[in-house]
Amino acid sequence: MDLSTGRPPSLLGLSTYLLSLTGKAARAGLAERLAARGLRLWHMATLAALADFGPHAQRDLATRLAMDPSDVAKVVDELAVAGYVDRSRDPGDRRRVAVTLTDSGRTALAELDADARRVQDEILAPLSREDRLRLHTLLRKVYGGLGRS
Amino acid sequence: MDLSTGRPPSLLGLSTYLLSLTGKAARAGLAERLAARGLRLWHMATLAALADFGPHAQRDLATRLAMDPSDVAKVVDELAVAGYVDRSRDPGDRRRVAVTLTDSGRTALAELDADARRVQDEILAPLSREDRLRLHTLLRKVYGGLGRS
DNA sequence: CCCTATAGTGGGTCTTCACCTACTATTGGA
DNA sequence: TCCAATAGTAGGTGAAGACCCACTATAGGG
Repeated sequence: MDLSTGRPPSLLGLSTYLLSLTGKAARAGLAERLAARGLRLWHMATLAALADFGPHAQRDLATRLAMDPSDVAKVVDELAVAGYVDRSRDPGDRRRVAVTLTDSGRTALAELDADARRVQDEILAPLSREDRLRLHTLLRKVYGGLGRS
Repeated sequence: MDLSTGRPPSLLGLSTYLLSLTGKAARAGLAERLAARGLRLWHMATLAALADFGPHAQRDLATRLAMDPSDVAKVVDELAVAGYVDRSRDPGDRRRVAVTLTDSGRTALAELDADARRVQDEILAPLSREDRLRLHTLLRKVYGGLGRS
């Protein structure tokens, strides 16, 4: 039995299957770097949202990132323990908790971003610079269409 | 707070992140169709391997698909119950079990493949025919480089 | 014939993830 | 002032995936 030929060609002919495999590798690579700092993908997504859009109430973070409010609470709590975000009651509406990125959080995010780009360089190693741009453009288009069935 | 702007741009600038998101959507779409038939991705991968390369011993399936031998046993068992594969002792080496695709299995695989292409049409809806080909080519390259760090 | 290695199998474990529920504190309108 | 709705939180559930160990049956070399 010759196994050198590898995975079934009929699967590799499916773009969805390739997307699934490469996406898994991308996710795993990112997660690994984050895990080295005791974080997960949601932590980075949360920091990025705060950096890009400024302070959020947790509910707004949940809406923006499409995650469960109770999971947001946990993630924010861990980020607060790490000193990456500040939580403070909104004086105007004391139910709300305003989550703000700290300087330390901004620094951490920059490092995470550098990590992510290193992972990207590994995974996209077979592609030329132009190919990487092309892939990015295509993925953006695909991502843009994801919501609507 | 305006949330209409959606996900953090600093994340969407990462191809790895886009790959992770689109890959997840692809996987979820595939899994959903398979689940409607009581199957999972490994079942389809196994059927595809048998269709592409002919009968395998379970160990060889495990090697080819990079999965755990004991998980192969479970998947093959479920496929056998469904009538999609036959198991028979290899007379030359009675430790080995030769797994063969049945006609019914071949038919099922064809249907799964049609399902997969329908999912693909949904996910890649924003792309033109040429874009889809381009994406496929790029993903093939990326996939080809995955093994080596 | 014995001993080691291998194929298959049945049971787990561990982790991650998405989701859900119940509860408290607070708000703002009727 | 009372009540329904909302923000946050603690805790738990269930599915899925990857992995691992113990065991049986068989093979094949010495």
